[in-house]
Amino acid sequence: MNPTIKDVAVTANVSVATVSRVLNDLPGYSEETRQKVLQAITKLGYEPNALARGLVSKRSHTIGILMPSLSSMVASEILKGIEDTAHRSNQSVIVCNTDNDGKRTLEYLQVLQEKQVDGIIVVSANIIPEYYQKMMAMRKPVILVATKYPQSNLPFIKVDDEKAAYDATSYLIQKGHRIIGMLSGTRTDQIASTPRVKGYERALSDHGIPIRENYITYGDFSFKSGMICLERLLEATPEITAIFAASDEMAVGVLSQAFKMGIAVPRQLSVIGYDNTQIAEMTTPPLTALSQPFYEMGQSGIAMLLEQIEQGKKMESLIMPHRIAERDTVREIL
Amino acid sequence: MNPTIKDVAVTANVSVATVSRVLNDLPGYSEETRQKVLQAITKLGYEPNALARGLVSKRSHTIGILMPSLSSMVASEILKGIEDTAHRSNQSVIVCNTDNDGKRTLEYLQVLQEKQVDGIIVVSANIIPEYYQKMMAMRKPVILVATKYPQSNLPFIKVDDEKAAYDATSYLIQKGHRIIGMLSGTRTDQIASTPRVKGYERALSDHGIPIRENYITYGDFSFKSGMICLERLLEATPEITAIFAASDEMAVGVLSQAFKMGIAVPRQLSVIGYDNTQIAEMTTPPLTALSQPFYEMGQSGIAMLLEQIEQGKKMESLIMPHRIAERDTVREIL
DNA sequence: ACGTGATACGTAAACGTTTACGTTGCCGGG
DNA sequence: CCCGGCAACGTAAACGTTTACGTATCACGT
Repeated sequence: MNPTIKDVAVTANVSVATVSRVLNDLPGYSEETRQKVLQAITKLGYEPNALARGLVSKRSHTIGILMPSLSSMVASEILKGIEDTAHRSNQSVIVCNTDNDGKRTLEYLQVLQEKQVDGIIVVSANIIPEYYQKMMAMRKPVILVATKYPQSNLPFIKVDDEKAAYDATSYLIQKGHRIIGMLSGTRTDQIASTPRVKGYERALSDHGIPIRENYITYGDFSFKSGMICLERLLEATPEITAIFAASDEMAVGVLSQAFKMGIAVPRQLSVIGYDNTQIAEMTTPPLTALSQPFYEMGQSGIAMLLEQIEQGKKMESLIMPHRIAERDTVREIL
Repeated sequence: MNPTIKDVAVTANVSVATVSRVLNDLPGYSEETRQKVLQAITKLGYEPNALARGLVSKRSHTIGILMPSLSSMVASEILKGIEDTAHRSNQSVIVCNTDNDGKRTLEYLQVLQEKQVDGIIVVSANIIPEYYQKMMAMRKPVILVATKYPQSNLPFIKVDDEKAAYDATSYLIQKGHRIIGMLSGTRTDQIASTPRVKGYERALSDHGIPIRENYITYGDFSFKSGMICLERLLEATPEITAIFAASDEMAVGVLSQAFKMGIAVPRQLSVIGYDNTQIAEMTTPPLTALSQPFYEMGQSGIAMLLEQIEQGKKMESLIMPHRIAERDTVREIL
């Protein structure tokens, strides 16, 4: 059995209270006894038990992260930002891969509750009332990253998707494009599809370009769907000169399919992606993409969560800045 | 404050022991009291406190995962395999991104110790004696995934890297290639570099092809280093017709650099990667690669760890099967 | 000399469980 | 009728901390 604080106390010839005091840097002991305690600790190889500690202090120094996917580059990057700053703040993170499954999500919320996490971060998930109610019942701080739940005042951290899509589309327009197709994600996604389509449309009409429904096609953000959507799109409307894809993966799918169809990018077709994950610089040619600051979003997520945990007050949501990472898939036409 | 088992006990008019018994499916109560207890639980919205539970039962139902990187696709895929089966086995996972930093790794081991994790999985990390000693001192089950530590009997799960590299190289040879370059990872990496170089060389000599030192160049597994290495390699030895890269990312770097240099893949240069991550099917042309079963490695890692936790005996290491995922970057020459 | 306040501790309760052990009540066999 | 045994509980200790509260010592001012 591992040595306990009691063992330390007897070998140092003091009480457990005193040991606890030096352990936590509280006042109330002389330098001399501090040394005795420290010696006893190293002699026994004592290490505190976080379970016992958490039981009485009501702080587990652990937070839960709910994400719909672990293997996407977006998720990994956010997770990395979270993990890094969590560690710097002495918090551990429990990852929960919900797989977009309702039952699993609720199970996880239950587990996090039982494990007494100090707070929860929900990453880019589609939140439904059922989750929301459960989270409210838990009475724990919650921060949303790369998603939001407008029916509530849950604080969120994300870019302005509509504005970002507006900027991406405007970028294509500035480069001289007039006939621009869009590859959207899942049609029903209120977070990552609707606003981006809206931004795309607003950019067009702001520049006096008519909106045509059949320039928009819906996939599911994946590489495969990018390939399929391009094929579908070009079949119906071969006249388009540029494409705005709602995710990098779809954009890469466009590149692959274009290659297959013998269409040169960017000479015959310009492409702009969305996310600017690592993959964007690995394609041939390198992908121009709208860039979301995922790592920083994770960072701020933890920072906000900790503030909320310590100060107890609700935080304000945060709109993160986006930018366009210019590479080689968009051509200027005259 | 949340209701405790004691609250449940008084509202159900029984003792805490009885509540605990129905909670844990232990014998010793009538169906009637079971109902009373269950009703009290739902009425109060009671949920057990895992900290208190873990304190006495000495099982936290939590395991720690140490990985040098979170954002690589290899790591994500393994993590996903781990997380999935962990959840199915009622375990939570705490992720620890060591960033290949010694201090950070030791800090994390400390944290995991204090949080009383039931076991630890170390993923594709370079293990040094200092870590090993700390882990031994913790007296907790440890499983190595995608790495090993030959100086110990720590059970590991990985592919046979030398054999895999041998097979990848032989594949190129079978396709008619005789002048084959290799892009290795970090020169000093005993896990992911040395064995792969050895396999490459053995394949050559087994097929009567002389080994030439300047056909091998060393990078660091990254996309960038793949680009640089190809350039360096072709400058010195433009005669090579095929390349075996020690990671997918390097292979993709090769594709990009080849494109830049106007070299057609696979017409002028064949490329085979290593890992077969998601990115392999997204390149143009799609990358032929040696495939490691990452997801399954994560799965088996948890499975072995749990067995070791429950049965207490050391497990046998596991060599996972590899295969070649044939795509379009290797050409048959005559 | 005596109260006063600070410093340096020790004692013990509390956190929310599990579980060894004790105590009923009842039934069946001799 | 009595005793053994079992089912169905209750009691209380234990897990390893933190922390409120009590206490002894000592310096110091009056």
